[in-house]
Amino acid sequence: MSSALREKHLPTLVSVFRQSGYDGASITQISKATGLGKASLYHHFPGGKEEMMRSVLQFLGEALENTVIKALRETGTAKTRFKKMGDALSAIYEEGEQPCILAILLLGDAKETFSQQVKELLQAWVEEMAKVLQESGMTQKEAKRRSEDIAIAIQGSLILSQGLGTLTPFKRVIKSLPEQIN
Amino acid sequence: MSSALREKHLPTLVSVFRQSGYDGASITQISKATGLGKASLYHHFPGGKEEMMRSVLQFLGEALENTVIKALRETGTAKTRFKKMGDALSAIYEEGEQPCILAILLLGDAKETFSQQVKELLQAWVEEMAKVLQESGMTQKEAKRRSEDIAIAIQGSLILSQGLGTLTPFKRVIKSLPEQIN
DNA sequence: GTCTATATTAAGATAGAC
DNA sequence: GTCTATCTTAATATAGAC
Repeated sequence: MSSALREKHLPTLVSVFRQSGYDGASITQISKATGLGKASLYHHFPGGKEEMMRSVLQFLGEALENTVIKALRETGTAKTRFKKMGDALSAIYEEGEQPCILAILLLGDAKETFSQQVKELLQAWVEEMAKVLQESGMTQKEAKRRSEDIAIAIQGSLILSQGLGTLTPFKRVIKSLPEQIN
Repeated sequence: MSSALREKHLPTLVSVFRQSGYDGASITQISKATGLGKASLYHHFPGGKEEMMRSVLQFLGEALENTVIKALRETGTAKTRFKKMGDALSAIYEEGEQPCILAILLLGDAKETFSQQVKELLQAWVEEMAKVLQESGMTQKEAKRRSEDIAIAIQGSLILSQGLGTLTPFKRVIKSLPEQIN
């Protein structure tokens, strides 16, 4: 069960983990960012940082469902639906300025701890894209490959945008999403 | 200057940082992995973990030069040179099992500390690919875009391979490298 | 150049008052 | 539900012997 007060601080947790990573974020830092004392944090999240991240992942799963996957399920052509997915992703990653929490977890010390939850989120997204592509005429195999390629492009463009210090790669990939669907 | 003994332990440092990330790796862990006591580590790397990572990045820069960039500079068609680059990348990332240290740094707490070194390594790679593509007839602009797209695909496929628990994405991207050059 | 021992600081985590 | 105060553990880092 998740109390309202707990929910209230999840966006702050997302922000801290994006800034410092999972291993790099300390309870003290989270305490300052939320304005809650350490003891209060442990009251809401008895499992400490791990439970905080699990809540964040659940929160992100809901955001994924309510924005990205919702966009893919709308009526309209595959092209327009992928266009809307691009808008949703741009909002989540703030035009490429913000990293992906899933990638942060995969490249940190706690990968094993969260591998199942991360895998499920990635799969849900990829499978939803594949559904749309199948509807638009692709074979199952081809739709799977194409949807994975899109996920690859998004994740890779976030890395390159951070690494090169320019948002061009992310923006270009987002823009190309509807263009390459036909 | 870097002593021979220091060099000797760099592959171990790479291994530890890949496994635990930068923030997640502790001096104690590095001590055990290298077989050197903490004080010995500080003797070789007075700057601690930061200096260790700087040495690792220098080491990776040389590896990049000696394998990936070397492949791109060989004689032959663009296609065969990208094929050889793919082989070099497969070796570095062990068919997709190993993460990229640059991505680890970009998604951790020390991104600012290493941003310049990371940027230079990424740029060197992308620019070398762009050179090859320009030679094979592309405009400068198109070559730049295409080479960035390839870097995006490699980085993204590493993330997806880790996240989905299968090396298929990385292997497919590597295989597609020579195919999409024409 | 490596070790043991230790200093110092910060992190995670909890007790108990309000 | 939040706080102050504190405990415990682990991390970074160094001193000094060999």
